[in-house]
Amino acid sequence: MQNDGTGSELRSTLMAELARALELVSQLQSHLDHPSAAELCKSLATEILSSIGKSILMAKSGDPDGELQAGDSPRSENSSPAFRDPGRRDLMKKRKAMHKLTNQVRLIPGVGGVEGPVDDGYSWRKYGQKDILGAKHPRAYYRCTHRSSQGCQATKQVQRSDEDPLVFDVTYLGTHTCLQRPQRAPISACLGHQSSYTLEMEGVHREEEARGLTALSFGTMTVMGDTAADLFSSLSWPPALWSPYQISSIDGGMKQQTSDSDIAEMISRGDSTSNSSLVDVAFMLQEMDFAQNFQFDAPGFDSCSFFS
DNA sequence: CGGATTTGACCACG
DNA sequence: CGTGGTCAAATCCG
Repeated sequence: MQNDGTGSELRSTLMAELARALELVSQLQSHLDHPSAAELCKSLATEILSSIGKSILMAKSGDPDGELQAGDSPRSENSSPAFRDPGRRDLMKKRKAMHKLTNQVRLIPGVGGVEGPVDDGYSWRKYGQKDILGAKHPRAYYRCTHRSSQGCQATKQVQRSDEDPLVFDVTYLGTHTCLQRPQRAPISACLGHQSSYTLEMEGVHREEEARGLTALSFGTMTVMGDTAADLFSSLSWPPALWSPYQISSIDGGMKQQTSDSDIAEMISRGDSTSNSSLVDVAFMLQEMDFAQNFQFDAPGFDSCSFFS
């Protein structure tokens, strides 16, 4: 499958990926308050690396998938019920290689009432529910609402904790490739935006001409390479924006065995010195210089428009 | 009536 | 063969 020439798909995908990176940064920031969250933050940093690396790949190759193998599904028609959907197996295989991000979300009662599962700003459609062995509550399966219309493969699983009814395990698989309308309250997106903005403001010792994403990412990277803990801890986290949810911890199950991890691994050789890897990413971003002709119309980017 | 949810069956995988 | 993930018909809901 080639690009459609317009590059709009690439663009939206790229913006979605970058929005995800911002979201991950905000999560990372929230976890830096916790004293024993070093490993979690490390995992988050790895995920952010991968996300940005994927974005770079997309921007360079012009491929919305980051990397596309020569493996088109052969559309063979088979009437056997087992092969009702020829692309299903490939899809699951692909899904297996997707990004996986597991959060533990605590629901704080009081504000906004106890609305069902976590509202993360995206629109999901439930497509299944399964009783899990050893778990008291069933696991719910959601997929992006725009799956059929835009082919968005994002998926999430929500499972209530065994004992504490206010704790949910939310596992995200894949990234949104759809152009989601910025829902009324994209809390997380807005928040991630603000946090990034704050970071960029804090790290002004870089070139402070804030021209688009490059400067933004640069600020983030610079901060990360420095004394991140001190800097993050000094930031006041607006708890009002997080109500009624608050991420309490993140299970470090984020392992991407996809091709985009090549970049991440290439960059982060010797992960004990993750700082240098971040610097490398910043360097790559500097070379990219793709901020000039970008408009931020991706989900989460215009709701808190500080680029306008 | 159209879209979302429910729910049992189906399927891949270990 | 058990378990987890998905499908899809039935059902619900605005």
